Amino acid sequence: MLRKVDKHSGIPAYLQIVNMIKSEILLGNLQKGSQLPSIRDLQVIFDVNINTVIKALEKLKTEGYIESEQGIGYFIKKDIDVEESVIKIIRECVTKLKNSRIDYHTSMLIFEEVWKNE
Amino acid sequence: MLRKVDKHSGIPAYLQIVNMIKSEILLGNLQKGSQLPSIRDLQVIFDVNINTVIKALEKLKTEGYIESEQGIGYFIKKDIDVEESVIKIIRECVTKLKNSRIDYHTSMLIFEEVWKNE
DNA sequence: TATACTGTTATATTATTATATAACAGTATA
DNA sequence: TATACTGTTATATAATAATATAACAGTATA
Repeated sequence: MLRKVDKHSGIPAYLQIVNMIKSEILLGNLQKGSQLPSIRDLQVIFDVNINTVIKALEKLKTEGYIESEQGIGYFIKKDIDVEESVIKIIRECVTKLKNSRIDYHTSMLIFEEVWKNE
Repeated sequence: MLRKVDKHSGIPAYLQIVNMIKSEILLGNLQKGSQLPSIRDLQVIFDVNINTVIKALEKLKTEGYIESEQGIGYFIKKDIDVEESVIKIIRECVTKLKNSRIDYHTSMLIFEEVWKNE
């Protein structure tokens, strides 16, 4: 689930980290109240500098997704309720798209454009 | 279709421009052989510096989406065939999601995570 | 030919992002 | 208490992204 940042995507690493953790929370893979790996472990997991991890975690804190305790760790604060039906819709869509052998980036581009213009 | 760049999204402006033009081509809104607005017009449309426009257009050139002619303009080179069925799948998904009142960013996060992990 | 469009190239400056590295401070436990 | 984990703060450096601005060069047309 949590994985190396893509350093060639052009998307700032700290944002990739923010998005990865957010979506894990949204999907229920990171549960309310549970503890995240330590900063120094996350540094290895994401393959970035410690400051980049901190920048991402601070942003998630500001947005209310996590909280921290000195000397202990970071914890998932709230799992924003995402209706199971929404996840189901997206799962079905992704399955269909993968069967169409269309690639991820093209799908995302079309998805974005369709969303913003229709 | 072509619109102002979002300067608070964190995504580099030149990449937003690249993606916007790409998806317009993919969706068939920018047709093969047709001419893009001039660099100085695009500068106004996207609300960025001229160098940022040039950076985006150079990238699109490198990737084979457009070509340029000195003193004349930029032209759409090829429209990568996207099956109409794929666009239909995405349109239906977006419609359902909008009816669920889920927001764009959350949808994209879930979409990305589901794609990469299932 | 003169003008007004095109794309192209260049320089300098600022802000953001990411890195390396170090040190400090709170917590738990042998 | 000593140790080894946690988070926190700080400084310096480099790479990237974005800006402002200017000048050069090709094309079309009045």
